[in-house]
Amino acid sequence: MQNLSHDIERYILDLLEGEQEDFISLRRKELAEMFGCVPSQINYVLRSRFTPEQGYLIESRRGEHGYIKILRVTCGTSSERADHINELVGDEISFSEAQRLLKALQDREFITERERLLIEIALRNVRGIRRGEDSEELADLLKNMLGGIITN
Amino acid sequence: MQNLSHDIERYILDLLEGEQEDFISLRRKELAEMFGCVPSQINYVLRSRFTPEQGYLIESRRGEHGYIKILRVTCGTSSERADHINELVGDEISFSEAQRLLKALQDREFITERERLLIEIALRNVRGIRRGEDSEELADLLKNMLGGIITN
DNA sequence: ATTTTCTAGGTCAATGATAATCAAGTGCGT
DNA sequence: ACGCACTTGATTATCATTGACCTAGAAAAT
Repeated sequence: MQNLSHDIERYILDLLEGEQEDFISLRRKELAEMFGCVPSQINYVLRSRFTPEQGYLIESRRGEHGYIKILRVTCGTSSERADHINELVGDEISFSEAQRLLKALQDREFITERERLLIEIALRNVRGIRRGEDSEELADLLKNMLGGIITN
Repeated sequence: MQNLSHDIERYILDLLEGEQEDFISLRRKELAEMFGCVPSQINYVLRSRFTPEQGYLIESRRGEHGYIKILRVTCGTSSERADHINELVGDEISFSEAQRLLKALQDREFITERERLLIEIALRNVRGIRRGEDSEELADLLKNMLGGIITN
């Protein structure tokens, strides 16, 4: 057992695996009780591990008969992917945001580990970037590099 | 006893030797306590002796149940190759020289086409470089990028 | 039909537990 | 004496957990 969030993540992933459909429905309260935690813990897991950039969409409903639906998003054509990536990067990005994005792309096998390393090194070598600060220059370089290999 | 960093390095290498897997997990705090040093000492050892150039990758997580994972990627004398490449690049290089070198590396299958593209894009994105002009900045970036992935 | 109540899920800020970074200090080998 | 590798600790960043408070939707009451 690593930690609660990890266990909940695994549980959800197992559910998704087991399904024919590429979505599952949960009840937040039940799941929280099952893991003996506070309900907002579930939101934390979803927010940190089932984001769009990691290939998931969340849909939910409150009130009686409330639910949380988790959909696994399949990847489209390469130009759609490029658009999606440009959107994810945006106009400005910080180094650590870029790092997270690259990790996610590697997890989804859009890029290899070596490619991720190359991009990280290139970003690190941009002059005059203060840590944690959003930068247009970083964003441009990142989009150029990703666009250069994902499109072809 | 040579020095602390050396001892910690040896300890980590021994752990890696002893494992079936080619990675180990550490807790920075514990290791620091074990060696009676400050935790950031561990980062120093990792930064100075377990770099990608030397055939290692580090992965970590903070907070409760935090950890540091060290993966071995090498299988051979990577430092020889790194030295060779640094020699090829030299202190200064022009964009077109770099391009020729990258082509050669791709032909010999040291890097893939995608990796070559990534590096070329990164080089092209360096500001204030005139085509054909030797540049220390280009050389540094190129060496950093190649050194980062030519490990096995 | 409208209002009230109840039952979900959502958000956010505080807290504690780690790890990362950075800048300054130390000391050894040449 | 100088440079470089090493050491240290203060500061910053990240991850996980919790709980108080907020909001949406459905059912019940009027």
